Amino acid sequence: MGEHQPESIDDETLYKVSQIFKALSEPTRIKIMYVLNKGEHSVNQIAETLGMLQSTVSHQLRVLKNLRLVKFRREGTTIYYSADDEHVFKMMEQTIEHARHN
Amino acid sequence: MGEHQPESIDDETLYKVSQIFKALSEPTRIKIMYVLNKGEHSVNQIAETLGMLQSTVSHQLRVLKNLRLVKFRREGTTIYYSADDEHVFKMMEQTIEHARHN
DNA sequence: TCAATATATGAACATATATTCATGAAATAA
DNA sequence: TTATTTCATGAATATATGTTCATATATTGA
Repeated sequence: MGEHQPESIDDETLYKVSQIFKALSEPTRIKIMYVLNKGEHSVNQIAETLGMLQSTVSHQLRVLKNLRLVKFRREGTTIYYSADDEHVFKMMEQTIEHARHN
Repeated sequence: MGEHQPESIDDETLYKVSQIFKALSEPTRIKIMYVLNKGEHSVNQIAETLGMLQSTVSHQLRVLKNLRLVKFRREGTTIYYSADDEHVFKMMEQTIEHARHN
């Protein structure tokens, strides 16, 4: 809090930041995050809600999972995903507000 | 402020949001924004600072310009670019902080 | 007009990735 | 074990885009 911007950004941080933005740069993944922000959903539930193939959702969930933007728990053969990071969603909301008013 | 998340996100907003995130998903463009946040820079100044070709910077500035993330003014044959949106940079800082602590 | 400087742009190439289809893997129940 | 359900994964294809090179455009000054 209250920190000033460093003169330069180290390569590792730069890469991480770019990856997070990239993860949120595809409508499919934004939609998935939007669904998950309402609460836990299984892969099939997400696919049904969004009218997408199970495979498509699973592939994209992997991207979000690798960046720890979503977490999951297993219950039998079903896997429930949920948002792992409130902070990231606040960032999304900010951007959504920005997009709506521009 | 204080608004709740809408049930769904309209396609136009969704597209805009994805475009903004996409613009910030490339290290080159993040670096450019990082330089511009320190103040006005010409295209050549940015290229020299970052050790990139003028053409590369110009191409990427066009992307940022189209999304109104940067603004510019002409002075003779020189064009000075600067960040157009403090809001977006705050979002970047949030993400940078997030990336640093994860 | 002509030269010099700064920036923009078009084409080409290489690379990245989203989606689909087919199939594999894991857990459960009979 | 076998069948069923749910999810993950690999291959293939199409598409998008970042960078480079060459060149065009715009402004200024002589």
